Amino acid sequence: MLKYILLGFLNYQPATGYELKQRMDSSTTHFWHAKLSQIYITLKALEEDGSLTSTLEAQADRPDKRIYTITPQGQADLHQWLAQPEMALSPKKETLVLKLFFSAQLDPQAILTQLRLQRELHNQQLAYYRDVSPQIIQQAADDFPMLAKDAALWEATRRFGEKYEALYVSWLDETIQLVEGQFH
Amino acid sequence: MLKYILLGFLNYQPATGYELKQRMDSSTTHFWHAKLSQIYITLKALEEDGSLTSTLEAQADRPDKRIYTITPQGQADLHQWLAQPEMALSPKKETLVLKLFFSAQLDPQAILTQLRLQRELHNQQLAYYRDVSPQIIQQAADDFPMLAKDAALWEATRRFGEKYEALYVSWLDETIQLVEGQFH
DNA sequence: CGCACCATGTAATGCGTTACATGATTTT
DNA sequence: AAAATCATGTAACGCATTACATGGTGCG
Repeated sequence: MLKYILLGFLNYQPATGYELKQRMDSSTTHFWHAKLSQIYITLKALEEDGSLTSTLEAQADRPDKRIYTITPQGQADLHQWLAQPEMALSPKKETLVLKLFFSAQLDPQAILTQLRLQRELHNQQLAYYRDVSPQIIQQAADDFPMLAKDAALWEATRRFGEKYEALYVSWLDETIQLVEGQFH
Repeated sequence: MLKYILLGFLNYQPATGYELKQRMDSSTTHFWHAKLSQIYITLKALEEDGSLTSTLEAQADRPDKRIYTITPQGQADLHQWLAQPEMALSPKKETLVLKLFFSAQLDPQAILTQLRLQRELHNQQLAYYRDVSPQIIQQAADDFPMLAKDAALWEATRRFGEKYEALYVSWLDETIQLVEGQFH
């Protein structure tokens, strides 16, 4: 899957692994993330099977850069993946919900500590989607007017994140009340 | 993580790998899932490090069963994990949202096919949380009155699922409208 | 003086999936 | 007659994480 994210970004313009990581961190990271080491490995594999080419650019002060460019084959791969409908739900892995499921014998105070901490984290994430993400998207749309359609879709993914975090916070509030109620 | 789910279920009562898979499929599967093969591997590892013990039970008609029982050490491991607060957000991996992010150059009809199919899937899942899950939880609570507190937490995780799927469907509706609007 | 940033990679390990292998009983 | 259920496991592969390894520049 990481494969297609890299192709997706490189379909806009050539970039290094390091830059790709930065772009991911400021956009897709909330619905798909990766470590730098894995990015380098995947880029190498993509070059081997002909989806990318790379050139080394020497730099005076800084370490050399390896700049990757998408090939027509890479573009075809990307397009094929994008057009192929997802036939299943994305499997979820939600650690907090899982823990709660098995927490009946845990001290209610310990459960509440869990829930309140996560409430704080999700609230921060919600603020990020509300206050930071829109600026990033707006900036890109302003800088590159030809990306208007792209920006509209990025905005749709941002709204997904915002709704999701708002839901999470409201569910935590309701669940905190439930557990608090078990004292009385 | 699978490790703790198995310990969590075995903390109620001994069971075979096959039974654990069934329990997972009728409860945690929507926020944590696993394949049978991986369950067998993990059970073996848990026995090796002393969290579980197992006995082989011969059966006349059916294949032999290996029944796992949690040890005090396993209970301690489980408790320690449950009590340890989650300091980070669970990383999300949402393929559909990811695809949408990169779909600007895709034929709008292809995007809509994606979105409508997923709407159908999430709507089914929503119906499951509304109509099927409550019965499973109610059944367990009726059969074992001492699990009242457990059932209250299971119900909380069910509500999370229901809210999540409702959100997903409503986001898809709004996103379908957005993409449809791009024709005019 | 230490930390963050730039920039790339390898090695070891862990976790998960898919495919393979077996085989009787029960349901459709 | 075919498919599902019961029941366990191994082997190969893929993907991801963590730790290791290097080293210069710029900022506080």
